[in-house]
Amino acid sequence: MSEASSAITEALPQPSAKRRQIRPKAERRQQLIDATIRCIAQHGLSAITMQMVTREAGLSAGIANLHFQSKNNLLNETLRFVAEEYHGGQIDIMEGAGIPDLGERLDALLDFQLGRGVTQRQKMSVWFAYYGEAGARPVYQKIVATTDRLAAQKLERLFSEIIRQGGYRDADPRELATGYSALIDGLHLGLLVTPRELTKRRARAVARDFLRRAFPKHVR
Amino acid sequence: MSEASSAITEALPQPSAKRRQIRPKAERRQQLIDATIRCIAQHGLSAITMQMVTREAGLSAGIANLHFQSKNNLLNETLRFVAEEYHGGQIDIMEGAGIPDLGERLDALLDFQLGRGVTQRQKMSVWFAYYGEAGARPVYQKIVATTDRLAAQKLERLFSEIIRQGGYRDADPRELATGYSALIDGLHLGLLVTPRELTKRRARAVARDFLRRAFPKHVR
DNA sequence: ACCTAGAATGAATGAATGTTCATTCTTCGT
DNA sequence: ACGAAGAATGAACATTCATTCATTCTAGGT
Repeated sequence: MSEASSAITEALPQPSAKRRQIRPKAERRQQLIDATIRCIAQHGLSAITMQMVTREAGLSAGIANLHFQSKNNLLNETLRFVAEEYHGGQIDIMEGAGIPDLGERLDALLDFQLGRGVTQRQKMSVWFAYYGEAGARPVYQKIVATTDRLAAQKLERLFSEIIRQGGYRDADPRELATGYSALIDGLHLGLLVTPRELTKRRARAVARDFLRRAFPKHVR
Repeated sequence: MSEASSAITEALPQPSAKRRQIRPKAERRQQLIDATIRCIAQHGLSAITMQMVTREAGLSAGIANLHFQSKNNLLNETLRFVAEEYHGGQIDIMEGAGIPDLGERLDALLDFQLGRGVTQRQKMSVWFAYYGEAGARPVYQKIVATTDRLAAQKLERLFSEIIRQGGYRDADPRELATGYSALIDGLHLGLLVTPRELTKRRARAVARDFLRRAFPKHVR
């Protein structure tokens, strides 16, 4: 009997047959963070529930608490992940990334920041969902500030190099870096909130225009 | 007995004595919207509760539902108010506002957008709290889109005038307007999330720099 | 083939929250 | 001075949600 039934369940792994799987801690954590990102993008940070997340991950109700202790902690770790991924990608490019020509490196940076892919929209949603709460939650500010500061420094350094190479007059690298970062953030916002008014194509043109006015010899 | 007790409560209006006040509907609605703004700024959109709002307004628990039917409706109306106030102020300036000189008008616009006052920070918080949720809530997108589009048109028109007056070459008013708007949004974000890194003073310098590069004859 | 550590489950729990509505109170027109 | 219209109150209710934990199950080591 028991042999037969176990043989059957093993022989007929139905499409929706959910067999309990045990996986390493790190993998589960990432799986839950990914599910959280999708849920935030779809439902917003204020509507998210633990059930949503665990359901989206295809796991049981209590598992997020098992791996992250609390909802707050899960949200914090998710923000940390997104922040590090986004800024990490930028930093790789700014540090060189096998692109010796500085003008081309700017292009690569721009492509990364306003790049294509549906995924990008998801990340954007998450990004600004947290930004929206940052005013009220110092924790979020702290998490972002760490990677943010590093990225800002790298950008300033890249701009410095370009200014030196191009011999640009009246160009303050710090000010330009602040402006460029803000511009990119603002364009992301526009893409997110009014996608009908602002296409990705136009956003890229606007950002390139900024760079062209600042570094005419490097950007065409 | 009843006479005596009523006489006492009337005779001793304690500091915290809350006598029921009846006010016109419109006034109560505004009072509640104001309280909502303060609450969002302080606690964030995802943590806000009806009790918080009514408490902040110094009123009873059920009153917000009485005047706004539901929490969702209250939040929608609050967004509408903030959006109209912000964009309305901009539009007034861009349309003229008794400033004939176009360069000075740009200055006034910039002052308004990155102006001083603690209040400003509250409004910013609210603004981005909603932006953060906009990806998941079409209602918010629609509310903002209406006033947003109008402001964008006005800005484009102002830039067109300036370009004609200054005879600037290679300047596309639409692109510049998109860029300037995005820059201002991005700077607001920076002020909100990393106030330590970006002062209001520097934000203003950055925005002015953008305008100077675009319209050197008008902005100093 | 068996055993055990610990990963995963999901029903149960208690706290928090939006909404309702019977009641109380204020104001204004007469 | 009085009465009615309706504004305001706040206790009660139903729901939703994060968190817990006793139990079940899996996989690797022996």
